[in-house]
Amino acid sequence: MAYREGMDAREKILEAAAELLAEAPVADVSTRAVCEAAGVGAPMLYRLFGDKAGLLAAVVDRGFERYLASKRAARPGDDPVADLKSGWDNHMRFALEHPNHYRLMYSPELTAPPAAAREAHDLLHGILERCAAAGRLTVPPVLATRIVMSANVGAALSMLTRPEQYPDAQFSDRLRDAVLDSLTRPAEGAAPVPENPVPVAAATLAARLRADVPPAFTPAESALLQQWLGKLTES
Amino acid sequence: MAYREGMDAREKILEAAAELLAEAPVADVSTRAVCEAAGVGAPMLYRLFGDKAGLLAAVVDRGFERYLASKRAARPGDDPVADLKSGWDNHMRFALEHPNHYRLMYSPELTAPPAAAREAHDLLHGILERCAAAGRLTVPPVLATRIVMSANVGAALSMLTRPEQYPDAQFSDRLRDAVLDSLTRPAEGAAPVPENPVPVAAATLAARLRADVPPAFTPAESALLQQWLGKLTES
DNA sequence: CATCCCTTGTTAGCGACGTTACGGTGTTCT
DNA sequence: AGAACACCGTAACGTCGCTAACAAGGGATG
Repeated sequence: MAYREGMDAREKILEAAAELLAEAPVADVSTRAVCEAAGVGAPMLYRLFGDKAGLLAAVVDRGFERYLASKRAARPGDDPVADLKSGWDNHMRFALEHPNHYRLMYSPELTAPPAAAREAHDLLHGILERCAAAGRLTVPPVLATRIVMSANVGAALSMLTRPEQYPDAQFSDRLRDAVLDSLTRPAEGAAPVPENPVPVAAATLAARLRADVPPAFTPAESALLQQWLGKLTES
Repeated sequence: MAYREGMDAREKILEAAAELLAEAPVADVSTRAVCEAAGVGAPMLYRLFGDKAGLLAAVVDRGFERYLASKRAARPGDDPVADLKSGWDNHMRFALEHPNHYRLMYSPELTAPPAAAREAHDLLHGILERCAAAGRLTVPPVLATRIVMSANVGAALSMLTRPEQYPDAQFSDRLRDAVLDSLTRPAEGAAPVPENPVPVAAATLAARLRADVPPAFTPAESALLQQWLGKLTES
């Protein structure tokens, strides 16, 4: 840890805390461990951050700094609705890559909401303002911000806290499209795409077969049929 | 607290813990306070629940028991999509009325997900199965369950953890409608519901598959699928 | 150069927490 | 009656967040 000699105490502590947080199996970090890892006495930590909550808020803000910087740097494209979509995906990617940071951000251990949460909210609000200016939004931007943000956070937290119930991110894409399609209207001049009716018909038949199983099929046949219908539903 | 004399220790502890949790400003409860409030020694608690996480899981399950019982008792109406809508609203109402119970359910302090979460998931899955059986669903029920549940949890947690950013529940209604409208299709008023819907759905799917053959199937598989669909059509 | 003060760092400790070992008490079986 | 046993409360251990008290540097001021 000799490379830390150059930093000041604040940076050393933040670095050590972020490292411990990233490696911690359960998302909790003790101030004692942070002090030992940073080579700093306990009073130093409390003089700098005042509180354990203050330290955690600072470490969350620092972790989100890079994420928000890249998001801020992403210059708005000509289609703000596309920016919305990629913003959702970036949000999900960051949550999955930094699960402990992300869960800590929405944990009750943080008494005051960290500044990063506020800034992410405002960033999304900015994109939605541009959507509204382009005439693509069907609801006021502040309301749209709450709708999109809460759904996005819900999808991310669900994947992090119940990974066995949310094994893949497919549901996130569907939820994103459902929300964004409902809040936005297509650009003028775009031709509506006809939907492929095969998945709908397959899903309907599969559900009805599950509801009352046909007597003419063996269990193995039913299973294979369900499997095929599932494949058709996702096509 | 003389009225507690009749209960056994397990009930007394759960009652005291629930009371303390409901009154606690921050969603945390100490085992010592629970033991004192219940008039029980600490070893009793650990013999009954094994762990603090076990106690919290038990208290969460108990708190959700009434909620799930009322939800289970609500007999399914004739319109499963309406059940979906009221299920969302009940979810939000419960979260707002019991904020600490709800936040605890999705807190990292609970190592194992409580049984109540699983049951709520399954209950929603059941409603969505009935929607699919009625031909009202556009995606497979398990996927729809994940979409609806994650959005619902996200809306509830957002209101609880950031009340100043989500001052009213208007966004929840819009999010609910966006999600449900995207996942469901309107009932066909012209043809209410055919007597035996399986043959119709099977015939529809068979025709569509003949129109454009799915690329993911071998010719033999397509032939067997068509044969089965024919058998279902004649049933 | 001596003095003061302010920032930094160390030690030790307080109260509260989750958890458990140990010893006493009541009950039951022979 | 006496012994074996299941049960339960007291006290304790180790760790936590946090802080008081004090020692050591280091500029600015006289």
